[in-house]
Amino acid sequence: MAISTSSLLIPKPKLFDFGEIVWFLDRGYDDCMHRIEENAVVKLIAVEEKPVLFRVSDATDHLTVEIYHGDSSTQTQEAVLDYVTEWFDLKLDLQPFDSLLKADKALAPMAIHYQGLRLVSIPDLFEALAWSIIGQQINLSFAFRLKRRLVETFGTALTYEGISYHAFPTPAQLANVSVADLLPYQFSARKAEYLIGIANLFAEGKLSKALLQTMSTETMLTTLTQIRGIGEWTAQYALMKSLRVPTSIPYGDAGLHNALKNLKGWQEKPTREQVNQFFKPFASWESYLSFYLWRSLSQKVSNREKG
DNA sequence: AACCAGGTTATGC
DNA sequence: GCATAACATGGT
Repeated sequence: MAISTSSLLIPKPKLFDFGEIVWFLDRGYDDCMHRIEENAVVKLIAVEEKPVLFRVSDATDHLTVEIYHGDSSTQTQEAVLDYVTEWFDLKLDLQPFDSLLKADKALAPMAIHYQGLRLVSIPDLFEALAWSIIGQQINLSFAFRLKRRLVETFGTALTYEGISYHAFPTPAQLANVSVADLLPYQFSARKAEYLIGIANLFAEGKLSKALLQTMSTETMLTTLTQIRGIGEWTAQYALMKSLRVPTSIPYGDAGLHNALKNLKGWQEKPTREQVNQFFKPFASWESYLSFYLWRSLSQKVSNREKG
């Protein structure tokens, strides 16, 4: 029987479309970090090291958040509300970006097709870094498969109404894993080294989101790229997807190159200078533009089969 | 069957 | 400093 699941409301900002966000979270990939339902998403996170399962669904002028599992303290409720607010970037005024898109003939369709799409983030910095390392150099379907194996093997699981949910492994859960432990899951030895090394940095308190948030964007980048396994692309990804730096461009990203080739009709992948030129009118909105360019690589299919 | 995937490091000139 | 190989495997 459904016991008093607390139901919380978050007002929706202007230029916000939950359907676009749900669609992005799904995108035809098999992401084990959440479960997509009809215009709703269910997710397991850790709050103070305890698993909390919640569901976000759409309503006319607000989002409804129900906590399925976890204590009913206001502290937990606020942690979940904060998580959702950051996850979907609910506090941002998207109007300037919308205007910039509409002012560009080639990009204006994005402002219509993706209107209200927010930059969906990965609030947990360790998860963002680990995920981007997993995704280095391999195609996304394989990356999602590797992530699922890692999460299902080492992360915290919770079953609710017969469905299993998984939280991303914490640094502590990965810090003592060995490279050999990850090889059977088809991680390359090097990728396993990177991942375990970064888990240890977090576990030892040498790296944290709070620490990076005290730094300038420039210092964030140099700090991150000094870490083995984190090159420029991974650092920019973390800035964009977790640290919410607005000016991040994932230089060297294959998807970014392809999106620009599609958009501009270029045959060759753009140079760094061409990328900079393209982004120039979008100063302080580079992260959003990058995210929208990635979005443009996935096409909506009209008759999406739904179980 | 090559060649590219939401790259990075190690090595050699 | 810049080019190249190696990495693991899937998709096209």
